[in-house]
Amino acid sequence: MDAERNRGSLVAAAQEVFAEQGLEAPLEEIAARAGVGIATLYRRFPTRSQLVAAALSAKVAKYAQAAKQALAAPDPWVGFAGFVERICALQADDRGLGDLLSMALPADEGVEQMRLRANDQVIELVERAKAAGTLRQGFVGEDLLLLLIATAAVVHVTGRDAPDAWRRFAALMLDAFRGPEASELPAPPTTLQMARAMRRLARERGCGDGIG
Amino acid sequence: MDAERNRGSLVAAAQEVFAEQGLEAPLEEIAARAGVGIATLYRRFPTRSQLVAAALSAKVAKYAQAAKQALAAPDPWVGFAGFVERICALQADDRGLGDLLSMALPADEGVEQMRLRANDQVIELVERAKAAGTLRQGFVGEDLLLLLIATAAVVHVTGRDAPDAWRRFAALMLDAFRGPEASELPAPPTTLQMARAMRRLARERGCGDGIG
DNA sequence: CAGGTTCCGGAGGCGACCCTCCACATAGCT
DNA sequence: AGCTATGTGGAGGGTCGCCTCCGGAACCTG
Repeated sequence: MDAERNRGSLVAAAQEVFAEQGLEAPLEEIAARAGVGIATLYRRFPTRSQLVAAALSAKVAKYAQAAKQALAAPDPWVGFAGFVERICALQADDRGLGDLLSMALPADEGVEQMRLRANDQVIELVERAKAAGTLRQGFVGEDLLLLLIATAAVVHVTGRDAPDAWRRFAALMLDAFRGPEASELPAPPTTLQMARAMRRLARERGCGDGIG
Repeated sequence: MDAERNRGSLVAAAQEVFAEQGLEAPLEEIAARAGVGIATLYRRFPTRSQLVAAALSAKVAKYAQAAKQALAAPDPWVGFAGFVERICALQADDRGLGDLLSMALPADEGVEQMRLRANDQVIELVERAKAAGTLRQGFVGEDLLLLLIATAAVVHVTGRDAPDAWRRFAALMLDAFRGPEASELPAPPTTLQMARAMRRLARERGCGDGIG
């Protein structure tokens, strides 16, 4: 019964390859690295999304857990800042996760729900820090998405040559988030707009089957 | 003598297409939009870099000019902030320029020199604002590169659905840059590291002939 | 060993993009 | 009109990644 073992190798290979190259890595490389024919990959995971889900659900779980853990911190700002730093770090050592969180993704329903559930906790985290006055009042959840998008890009560009550049970038962003406001901000994108952008990107990247 | 006219149409088409799709747009589309055969494009511009240079040198000049103009502002912070907002705006309405400035680029020597000369002025701008105390002391020129990279990504992802998201993002970054320091920052990437990252990316994107 | 089930791997068709090569047009010159 | 300069478009070969199809291996089960 190689079937199970093959599935396992495929997921392991996919984790490696996605982490190194992002979610658009050639599937043939994953199959090769798993020591398996391309057909087997397609049999086990008919769509790229499914493979992505299998390979990254653990990482997304870590993301969700980071939110939960941040809520447990007694100091709202410490919790928030720790969360920001943690998710940037997660993105930084897995380019696939970076793609997923910053929406250059083919998402799978299960994983997506996990992310949404985590989001509720993130919102709570944000509101708590705002109430404490340590997070600027104008802050909204979408700003975190902007951060994720930006960090993914910074990691992507500087990753190999300046592997710590993202730390500085994240620290800068954190200063920008810290209250009280230094200046008034333009309106944030709406949740709907971000959702639309997400769907569109997923569609553009080929790989038809998105969410719902 | 169609030669001249064709060259002109090609540059015009390239400006359009690069602005819409970024520097990796298919050359065949540019040729088609110019109403010209693909061979003509290759005859006029043997490498992608040359076409990019012809199409974007005007925009890069605007970038350089923005730096000069910012230096003319009496208030150092106003000059700096205006510059930041200006270059983000330039990136936002030309995805090709975004790619170029954030180094997902095949660069051409002439254009590159223009950018470097502009850079000197940018550094002066930065130093002046730091001396006035309105820009945080830890700021360095490379931080602006991080900003360009990040903004390009934000524009790319949110562009069509939330066309103003970059404004908020840029405003946030500006707050992060404003002095006095809110927190200590990790060390910035070195100029050399950024230069290396740039070369590597250019090479990766195929399109062999880079700078020198 | 025969017959059936399960799983496998790679060949190969497809489409996108790159770039080159070549047969043909045009235009100036004599 | 002939002859060369210059310029043109598009066919076509190469690469790469996607995905499907199919012949065959391995593994029961009797």
